[in-house]
Amino acid sequence: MRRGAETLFFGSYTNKIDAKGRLATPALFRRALDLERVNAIYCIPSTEEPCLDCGGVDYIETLMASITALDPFSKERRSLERTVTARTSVVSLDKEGRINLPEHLLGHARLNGKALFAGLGHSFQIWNPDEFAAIVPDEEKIAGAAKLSLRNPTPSETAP
Amino acid sequence: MRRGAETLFFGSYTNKIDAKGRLATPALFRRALDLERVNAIYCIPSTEEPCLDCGGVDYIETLMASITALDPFSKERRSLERTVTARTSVVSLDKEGRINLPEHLLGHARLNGKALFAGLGHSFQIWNPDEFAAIVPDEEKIAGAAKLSLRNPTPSETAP
DNA sequence: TGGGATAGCATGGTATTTTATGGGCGGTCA
DNA sequence: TGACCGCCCATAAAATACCATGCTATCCCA
Repeated sequence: MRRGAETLFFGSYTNKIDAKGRLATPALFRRALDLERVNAIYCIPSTEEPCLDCGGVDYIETLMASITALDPFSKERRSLERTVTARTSVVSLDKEGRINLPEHLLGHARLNGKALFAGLGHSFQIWNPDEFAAIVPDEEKIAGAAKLSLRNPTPSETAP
Repeated sequence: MRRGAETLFFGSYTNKIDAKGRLATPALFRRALDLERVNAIYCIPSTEEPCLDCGGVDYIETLMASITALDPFSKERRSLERTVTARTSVVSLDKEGRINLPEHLLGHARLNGKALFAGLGHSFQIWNPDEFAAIVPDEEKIAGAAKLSLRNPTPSETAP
């Protein structure tokens, strides 16, 4: 599996959705995706928020692995399969790196003319830029508190 | 992982931002960065101060490691990802070691014609030189008091 | 010891490539 | 037929690579 910071999603980018419903994926994200392996992005409507959880093959494989690790007949696994696996859309990229989101995903994320890509490391989210801006103040408060509880890591602690 | 004092950021340097927005990274900092691995600097707008927290791959991987150590679906992790990862810009260096900061980072650090690089050991900060000069007296007072509580470190604690 | 050659660095300008975005054309399926 | 999809190409702006200059500090050898 590919690893390292160069395969992670960093930063935020706002792109336009054109008249034909096409949306350009940020160039930096395209490089983080393993498009050689699968020329597609996997999109899952978030259950908690009006946004889409997205990633490449690596992302969906990791997610599937954690679901299939559960007992095959457990209630949890079945509902996870239904809410996650069944809702996941595989959207492929055209030669210019654009995707075409299906109607129900556009609706879920309340997207109209523009879309914001927010890098979350191993995955990224797609938001309506206005909705995203609205949650930022709350996010900052939570993150500010969470930061205090993060231990200050030193390189030697993470070294192999 | 690379270690030792030759990979640390020491000293302060003030460089010019040219008409095209290019800013030369101090040569000593370029050597501390692991540019062979990833030819880029990771910049995060500080939440507390008008400056940018910066470092190389090692720096961001250490930071990401402490975030991914949190429960994947916790509110804290999500907020950290959105306020830290999503705001992190990956700026690449040209052959001469210059970077081109995006507009929102220039704004956050209130940079116009010049930028000051302040080495912090494993990371460094980029400041507007005037803003930095303004906080120095206060910093000296705090540091003077903090020094008294520093244990006397032995070389073996930091050496490989 | 002194002075010229040298190497490294910040900085400046120009050319080339990427990238986001726009539109056209031919199939396909209802 | 007409909405829609995948494909191809066009373009303007922005990002990036490439090449040039001047300064400074260092080194080396007479």
